Amino acid sequence: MAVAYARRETLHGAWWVGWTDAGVCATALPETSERSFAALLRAQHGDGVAPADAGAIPEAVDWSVVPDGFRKDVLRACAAIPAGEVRSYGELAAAVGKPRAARAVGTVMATNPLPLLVPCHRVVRGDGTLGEYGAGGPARKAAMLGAEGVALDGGAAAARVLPSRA
DNA sequence: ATACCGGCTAGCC
DNA sequence: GGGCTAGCCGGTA
Repeated sequence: MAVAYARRETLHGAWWVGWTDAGVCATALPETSERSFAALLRAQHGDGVAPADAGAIPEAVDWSVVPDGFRKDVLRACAAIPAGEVRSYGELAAAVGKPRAARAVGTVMATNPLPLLVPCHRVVRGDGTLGEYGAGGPARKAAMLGAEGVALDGGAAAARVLPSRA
């Protein structure tokens, strides 16, 4: 299947997006070189990788890039977090039916194949502190959340917007 | 099987 | 609040 890619202008910069007829299958940070992003797509789908018009980027995500199981469940649950809100690792764990798997959720976030599209930056610690961010570190996480309107109090998200604690 | 590692948490000082 | 510690769980070697 042919793979197309383009830079998409977003609130957080011009991220790379790769896709096929099945949907978006990869994303990468703005500072990623075109060369390495294309290489990633080739590794994932083989040859037939070519630049295309950003206007052709599909809405849908190609979830087939993630094998069924805990990982996919967590990623999909994360994808459902609206911009401007945050959830804790534990909440995400509970959302997929494994309330004690917060740690494992962190591992999934750390290996998110679709950063930005699967908004792993919206997942913070239970106490509101931001926690880590693989695709650019905590500073970038803070910047992204700030851009999305999440109130940040010092190094923490002031509100978790949903269930929350007192 | 088994051991170790990590974007975590809850409980205790 | 801060700094432990011991549990936790799914990957991966």
